[in-house]
Amino acid sequence: MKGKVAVAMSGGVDSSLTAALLIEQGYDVIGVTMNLSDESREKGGSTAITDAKKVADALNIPHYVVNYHKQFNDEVIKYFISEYAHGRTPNPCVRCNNAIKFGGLLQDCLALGAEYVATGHYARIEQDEKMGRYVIKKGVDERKDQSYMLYTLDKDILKYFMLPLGVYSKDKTRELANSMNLPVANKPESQEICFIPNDDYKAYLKQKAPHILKPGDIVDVDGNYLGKHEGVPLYTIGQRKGLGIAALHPLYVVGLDVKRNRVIVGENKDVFAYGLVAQNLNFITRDEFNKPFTTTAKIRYGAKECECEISPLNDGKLAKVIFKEPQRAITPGQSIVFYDKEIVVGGGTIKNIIRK
RNA sequence: AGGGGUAUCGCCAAGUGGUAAGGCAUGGGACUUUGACUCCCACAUGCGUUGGUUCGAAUCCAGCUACCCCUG
Repeated sequence: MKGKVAVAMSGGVDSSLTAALLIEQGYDVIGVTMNLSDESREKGGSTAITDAKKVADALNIPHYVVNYHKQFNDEVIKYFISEYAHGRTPNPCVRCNNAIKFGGLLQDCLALGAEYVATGHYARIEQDEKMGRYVIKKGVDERKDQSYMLYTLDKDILKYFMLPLGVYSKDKTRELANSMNLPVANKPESQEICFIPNDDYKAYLKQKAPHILKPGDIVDVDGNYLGKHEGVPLYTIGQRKGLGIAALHPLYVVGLDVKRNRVIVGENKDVFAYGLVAQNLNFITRDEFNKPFTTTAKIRYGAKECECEISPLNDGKLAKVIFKEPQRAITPGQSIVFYDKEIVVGGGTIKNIIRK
C-alpha cells in the first residue's frame, strides 16, 4: 500500500475514475462525498450521494458522507448573493474550492486518517524540480483545464492533494471509465452551478433574494434611457441576451451602477478595457509581491490568456494589471489568474476596471 | 377636414409588376464545473384596409382608416 487517499467523489465520471485510478496505482482509497446543499444533492435526478455510493461499492472501498450544509451556506451561498447585491458577478466554484473542497474537506479527511486528498479536477499538482515547491499546473487537455478554479489554494496545502486526471484528456477519461465498467461512465456532465435548480440563477435570486432585485433603467453610455431592467443582479458585464432592446447593432452590458440602480449598455467595442485592479490576491509560486513583473493572465474561465504587467498597490494588497491587448468584459467579482506557461502563479478577484 | 407625406414580422428596414432580404429582439439547441460571450436552428402563405387593373401586385389605380408635416 502506498498510502491512504481520500477521494472527493461527486458521483460523476471524473471523480469516480480518480478513485479507480488511485486504487489501480496501489493506494488505500476511501471515498468521501460532500453533502453541500439540498439543491445540489437532488440535482439531475439521480443524486450525487447515491451515485457516489454505487461507485464506491463497485470499487469496493469505504464511503463516507460529510455534511457541509452550514459551511456551504455561509461561505458560498451567502457570498453568492452578497456579491450580486453589490453589483459584482461571483464565481461560486472558485469560492467553494477554496472554502470547502480544498479547505474544510482537507481537515476532515486528515482527521479520517488520510494522508492525501484527491479530486477529479483537470489540473496537476506537482513538485517543481527547479523551485522545489509544489505548484499547480494546467491540465494537459487545455480545453478542459480547470487550473483557473484552483488559484486560491494556499501553497502550503498543495502537498496534500492529488489530481490524477490532469494528465488525461476528457476523451481518455471516458474511455478509461468505460473500460473499467464504472457505473457512471456515461453519465452526462455539465452541471452549471451545483446549488441552482434548473441552471436558472435568475429564478434562484428572485426566489431567495428578492430584496436585492429592484427594477430600474437601462441606459446607454451617455445616460440616455433605453429600457427597463428587473434588477441589476440579473446582469453581468458583456452580457447580450435578455436586454430586450432592439437596436441597429447588438447591445451588451458595459457597466452596472448599483448606486443609481442602472444597467449601462453599449456596443461590443465598449466592452473592452486595458486593465484592472485585483484584490484578495493569492500567490503560489512567489513569496512576496513588491515589484512589478510581466506574466500572462486569464480574466475569466475560458478566456484567452494575455500578456500583462502586474504591479503592486497598497503594499501588495492590491494588484494593478495592464494588458497588452484590450480584454473583453473585465468583470468585478470574477477572478484573474496569472500563469507562467503551464504553472499557476497566483490570482485575485477583480475589484474594478481600468479604462483607457 | 386646404395641401403634402407615410403605412412590410415585437423594433428598424430592403423590396418600385413576377411570386416577402437583412439587422435587432425573442424562442430552442450546442458549447461550459461561475455569470457571460460565441456558434447553430427557428421566426410575416403575407406586406393598414376594401375593391380594381393584370396571366401574375407589397409593388399600378381608386375608396376608406391611422399617423406625421405644412397651411388654416
